[in-house]
Amino acid sequence: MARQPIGWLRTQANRNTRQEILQAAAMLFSKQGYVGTSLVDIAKIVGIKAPSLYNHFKTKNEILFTYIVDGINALYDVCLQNVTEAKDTAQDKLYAYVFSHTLSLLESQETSTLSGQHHLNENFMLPEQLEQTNALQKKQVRLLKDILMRGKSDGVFQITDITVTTFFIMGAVEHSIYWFQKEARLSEKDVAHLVAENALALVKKP
Amino acid sequence: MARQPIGWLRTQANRNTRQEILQAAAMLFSKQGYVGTSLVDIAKIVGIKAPSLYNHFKTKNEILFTYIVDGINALYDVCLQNVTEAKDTAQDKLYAYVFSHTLSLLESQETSTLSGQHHLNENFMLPEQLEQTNALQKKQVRLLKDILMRGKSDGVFQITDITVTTFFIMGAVEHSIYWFQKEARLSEKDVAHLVAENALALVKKP
DNA sequence: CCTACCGATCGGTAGG
DNA sequence: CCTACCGATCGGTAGG
Repeated sequence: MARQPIGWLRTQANRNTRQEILQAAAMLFSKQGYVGTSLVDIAKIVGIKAPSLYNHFKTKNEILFTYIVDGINALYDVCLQNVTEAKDTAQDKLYAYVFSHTLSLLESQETSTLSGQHHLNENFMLPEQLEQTNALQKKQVRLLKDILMRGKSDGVFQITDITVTTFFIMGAVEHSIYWFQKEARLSEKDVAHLVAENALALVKKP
Repeated sequence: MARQPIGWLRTQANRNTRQEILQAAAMLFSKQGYVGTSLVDIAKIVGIKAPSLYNHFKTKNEILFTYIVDGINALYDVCLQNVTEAKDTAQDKLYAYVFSHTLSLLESQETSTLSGQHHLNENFMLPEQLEQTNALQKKQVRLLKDILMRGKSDGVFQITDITVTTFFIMGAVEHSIYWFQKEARLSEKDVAHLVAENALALVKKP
């Protein structure tokens, strides 16, 4: 290889490699799971040898944690922006939230984080890391819950138990990733739209 | 040990051990995932040594497959029975389905199959096994979908896209397992009831 | 960023 | 049902 055998410390190439590692890990973790993905697998995609990964991350665990935190944050940012930009009614905010959350999951299907894996990941994360990711997940749930509470107090939503309905909608959204590919009839946007419409129908006052 | 070193072939004890293995595997797989569970882990719970597992299963893969198929079948049987026994209206059938499905998941939380893991399991199952489990899952989806179709043609449900609404409800149900434990305020039956009420509200005609 | 290498653990086999 | 053991693979380290 023409790569420099010396002088690799603190070069600008490092930044690039770090991102490439995270990207490769994201794809493999979501496809094969954490334990099912070896450092050799990740390194191969990046085009380096496995031990070189330790120039960018202290442990395999650190790669997992970074991947998860990045994924949650990216999703939250998209949802928050769409909700903020939406018209100022509970219905529009709810549509914006569900639509953007669903669409984000479907479009980044190969690198998604939240869908189904958090449960398994719990076994490979340190207690301190778990606290952090749980806090981030709660922020995400809060975003949806606040919309539902506002709609209820505005008198436009009918909801018996806000917690249950929040998780009901959240579960439906996050599960969309599992069956989407099987229905070529509908595009990602079609599905996101229909899921959002279902969420609205669920809380609509008769 | 007082166990017979010889004469263990085809004794009645075998039947028992096989079930014990499946039970142990179910708990560990759902808690640690397939790759995260070693044969030593399973054997330890049963009270035997790892190589002895091969008297009951040809491979670790076969244990996984049996565990999954058993789980899906048990769930389906419960749901079908509850739906059949319910009053003969689409609303009652829908309530019966969602309530029994949710309750089954919450009550057998440690050994559940369908929730979130099928995606990961796909990587460790043979194509022929995948075909079989997919067929079983489709049967489960069909059970719910038929109720929705019937309600729509009876004119009591309002549904834009039956496929999307089917998976919307299915996703909400299967996700209940992830957040349930955090809400000690509600019992398993409380949650199952509220989830079923949400499903009804979703399809109710205004 | 590499090569060389380590201890630990895994699924599975042989043979009784 | 056991003990003894195998090849393969894993995450991670040493040293340059």
